[in-house]
Amino acid sequence: MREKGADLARPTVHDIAKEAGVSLATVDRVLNARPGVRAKTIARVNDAVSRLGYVRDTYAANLARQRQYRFAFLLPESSSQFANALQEALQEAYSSNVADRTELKVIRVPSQDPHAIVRTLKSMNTSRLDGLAMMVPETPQVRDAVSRLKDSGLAVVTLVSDLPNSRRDFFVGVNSIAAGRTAGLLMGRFVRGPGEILVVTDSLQSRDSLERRLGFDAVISREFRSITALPTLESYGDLARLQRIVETAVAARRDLVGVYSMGSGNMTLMSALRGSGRLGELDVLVHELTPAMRCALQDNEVTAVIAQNVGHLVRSALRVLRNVCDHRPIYEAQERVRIEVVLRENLP
Amino acid sequence: MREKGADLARPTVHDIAKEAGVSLATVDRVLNARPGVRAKTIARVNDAVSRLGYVRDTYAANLARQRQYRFAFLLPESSSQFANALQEALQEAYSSNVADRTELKVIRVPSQDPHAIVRTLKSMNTSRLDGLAMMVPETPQVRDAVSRLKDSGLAVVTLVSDLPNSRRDFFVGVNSIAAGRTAGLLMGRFVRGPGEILVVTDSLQSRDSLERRLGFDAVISREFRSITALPTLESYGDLARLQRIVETAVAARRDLVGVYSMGSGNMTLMSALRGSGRLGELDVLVHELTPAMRCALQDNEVTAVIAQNVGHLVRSALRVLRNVCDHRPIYEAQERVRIEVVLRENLP
DNA sequence: TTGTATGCGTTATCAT
DNA sequence: ATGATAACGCATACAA
Repeated sequence: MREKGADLARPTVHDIAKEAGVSLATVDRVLNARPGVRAKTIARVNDAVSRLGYVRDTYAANLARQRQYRFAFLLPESSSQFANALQEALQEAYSSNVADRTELKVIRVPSQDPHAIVRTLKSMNTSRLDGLAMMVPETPQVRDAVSRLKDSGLAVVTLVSDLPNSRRDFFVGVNSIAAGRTAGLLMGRFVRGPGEILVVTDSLQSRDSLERRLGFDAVISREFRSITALPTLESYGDLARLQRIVETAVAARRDLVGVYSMGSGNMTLMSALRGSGRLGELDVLVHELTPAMRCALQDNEVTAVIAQNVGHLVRSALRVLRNVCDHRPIYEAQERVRIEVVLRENLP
Repeated sequence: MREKGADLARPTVHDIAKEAGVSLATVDRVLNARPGVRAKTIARVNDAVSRLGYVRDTYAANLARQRQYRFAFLLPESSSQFANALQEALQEAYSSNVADRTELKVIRVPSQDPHAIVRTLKSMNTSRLDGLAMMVPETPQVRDAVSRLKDSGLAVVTLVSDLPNSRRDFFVGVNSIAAGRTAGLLMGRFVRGPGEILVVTDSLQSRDSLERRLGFDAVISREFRSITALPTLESYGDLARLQRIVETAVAARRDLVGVYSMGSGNMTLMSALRGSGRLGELDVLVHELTPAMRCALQDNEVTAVIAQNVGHLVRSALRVLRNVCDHRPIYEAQERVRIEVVLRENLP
């Protein structure tokens, strides 16, 4: 990895200064694009930089700069197993990253309540914050609130669920259409014989669910003609309702071969399916690897889980927030979060 | 993530010194378990540490220490697409890690030739090296060579393929039995109707292949009685031979429903299958997501790829090497590499 | 057994 | 427009 013939030790700002025949301060000014340097001197320094192959030591830089990143994560209220996993991952990233000079704060909000979300966003003390990562449903009010946060200079990334027409700096999460297509392909290949697929979610108002459904249908209708995906059942976040509509649907549909759950509430879904006594004949696909779904996989109750790695999500969000704060570019390729397929045998 | 009521800035060694009423040097001695401090003083310092919640800034420490890790990676010769991907991942980890004070060197050896491997290991200048990560087949001579390297104080990790009874410090890679089981489950669920599965690899002498086969058979024989996994075909690293034996087998077996390739040479395998004209009726499963297999997935020639993330592999290897060098513990959970299932729709 | 002083690579504040 | 110098948090050679 080291250039041929290069000196053993990496060049420092001192080496650059010597090579360019200027002082440390001037090198620093050029390196950090600060004003007050003649074009000619800039060129001399840049020459020295490329000649010696200098790369800045980020950690030393942050040490000297006494930089402190203050980030907040806005997550759905604590009833969500997925959000809990995210928070745990955040805690872990924090402990292994303490040296990264990053202060983290987690805020939980009732995700069903757009008003509460906006209130939280508005009440945020933006002067004590450098960046915000948020996982919230898309509403015009939230988009407006994001706009105000951007006006006050915050770095804003959307997490898991995007706000496409807002002023957020970046989206960290998977492509929901591709995730839905993956589910469609798995379902099509897994189920035996012709039949119907039950599709369930919280609400198709949620862009994620809508896109997953689009991807799912695209693959099923194009490649698996013998199976039919039924119209989406929506629980509207009401677990009792979820239980009821699933029970009704399973009882009514004799040709059911599979169930695709695009949203949350999978513990309730599973208990409804168990109650029907037909779980054994069904292939069940869900999103997000929660503790309950781990068990369901091990018990052969769920065939596959489409997941995104929460560790990657938070690390990516942190990297992006830091880069935005420092006006540095984002390497999109590195921030692309994978769609994971988890089966009983490759459970992490 | 921040304790309630804690001061805004993180405590430093200075704070500890003040709190404990000792000097910086004494704090350092206690923190780094150096000798020459009275038990009573040690206790005082440790008290201050826990009272203030001090955590050392690793980067500042490494900066002061002028620590340079010098690691080498021993990989199979350049004909292997997988090894190339590993080397690229290494290059990337290096560029984004330059500040981690780590020097990297990649050595390619003909993996078929145990003698060449041992020669390379013996010729290594251990005084200019702190650690070695190696991906080589298991032989007694290699195990002995590892023993000598350990004697000379090197940190040694095995990568992808383990040397279980050697003195290596750690193995970074996936559990081959679990990978084989995952393949078995996928194959069993994917193929239609009863039939036979062709199983191919370089050589069952390789522990990985053997274990993959064990896992594969365990799942197939227990859960998918209607399909039969045929005896393993071995290519012995000879692509012409691979082509020949696959062509012969496909021609002879009329009930073939799937092909499971546990080893390398998948481009040749695919061309043999294509030539047979029966690729359309077969489910093909392979290991490792090489460029060729990406295309094969997209063209529906391969159903699924069981992969390990090369980025994770190298980052994990680097973390482990650094920890071993510094006599720090290894967090096994963090170093567990996942078995990834890649389909056409979730190609990264 | 303990303390002082200096340096690591970078940034930033003061002079000049 | 440029340079000298002092931090940042930690380690360490040397002095006491």
